[in-house]
Amino acid sequence: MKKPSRKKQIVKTAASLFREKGYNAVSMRDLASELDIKAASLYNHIKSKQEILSEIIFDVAERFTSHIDEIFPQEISSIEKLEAIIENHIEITIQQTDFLACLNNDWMHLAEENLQDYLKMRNTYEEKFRKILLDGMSKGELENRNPEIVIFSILTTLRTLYLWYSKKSTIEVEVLKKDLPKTLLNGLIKN
Amino acid sequence: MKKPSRKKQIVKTAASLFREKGYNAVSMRDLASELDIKAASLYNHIKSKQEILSEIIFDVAERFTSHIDEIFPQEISSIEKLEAIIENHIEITIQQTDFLACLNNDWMHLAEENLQDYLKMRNTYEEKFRKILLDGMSKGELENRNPEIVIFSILTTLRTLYLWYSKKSTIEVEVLKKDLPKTLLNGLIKN
DNA sequence: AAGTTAAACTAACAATCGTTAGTTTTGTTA
DNA sequence: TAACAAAACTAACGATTGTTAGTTTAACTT
Repeated sequence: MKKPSRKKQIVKTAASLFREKGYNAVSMRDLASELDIKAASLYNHIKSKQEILSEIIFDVAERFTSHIDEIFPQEISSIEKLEAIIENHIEITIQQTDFLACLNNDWMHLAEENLQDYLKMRNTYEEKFRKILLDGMSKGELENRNPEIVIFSILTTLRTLYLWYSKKSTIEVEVLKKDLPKTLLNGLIKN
Repeated sequence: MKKPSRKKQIVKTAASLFREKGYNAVSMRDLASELDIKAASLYNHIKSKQEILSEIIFDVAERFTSHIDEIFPQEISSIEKLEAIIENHIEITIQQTDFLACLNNDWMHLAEENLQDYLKMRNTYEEKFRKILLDGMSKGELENRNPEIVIFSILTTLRTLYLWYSKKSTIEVEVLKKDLPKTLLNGLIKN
């Protein structure tokens, strides 16, 4: 396994700090100090603070996008598609917790062009999710509830999964993968 | 109806800006400019930027706390308790959208003592919510799922309801009040 | 060992930050 | 109208911000 480039180390460390304190509360001196170098030295590797943020966010965003692009056209039930999407969110949550937290909390600090690109990706993702859900409802696989409320409820849980996961990493991943789809899709009240 | 004090105007305006950009991205000059005064003039009404943040957050936090304190000991089913809690979240979301957004996004920027107080309130709230849920499971009113996952899933949806609500304020509140409890409690998949 | 490149350093910049001190304006009450 | 209080103002402070320029050190390559 190759050791990560200095730039990737910087981005990863930044993600951890951004996650803890928020983008604007982390100074370049804070970040440098965490890496035991001086702030000016960072600029041998990165162009700006903004570049660090966009590296973090688009890394995760592109992973979500490419996964739903793969699942979307497959000939499986909409329930199976939703399960695959939920599992993907869990995977990313586990593997890129800090990056995901940054995407959730700091996307609005992307500069103009980056911000527009991100919002476009997010809208496209939600649109595909919506189509899968509506398809399931029209085929009778899913209950006919207000789709916007269901979309919101599921996506917001998945997006903020990292909050819960980082608190209870002791629980086995397998329990999460098994119970979360049930909770989100099968519901709670008996009868 | 009495006109709100200048301090309340300041806090309300701050909440709106904090919500949009985040606490650290809003300067006292930004806030003053929004009120058509100079930054120094703010200090005739408030003690510090930190005080503004704590006013916002504790206003909402105390509302959540006092509601669950009222519901908790009542002799109704746990499902009815959960429904009452969900409805309270919806009410606060509608009435104090910006304040709630600040609580969600900027609580970690509370200074030391304020931060500790807030975290204590949040833990107490979650603990009562957990007890209601476990009570419902042990009495057979609710399915026996992993309680931590269920708690997380419901609370995170309720906490971030403002994200969805502010996008679609056209939909009637009554639809939300009817459909959200169903979605969160009754589940999705048919049969 | 010499040459080259990558990555650290020091020093400093212009801008902005939250906040204070002291003063002037505005609005109300006696 | 005089007195007073509330709320605005100007000016400035020390600290911190992201970033640049120029220089030195460290690590490979030949």
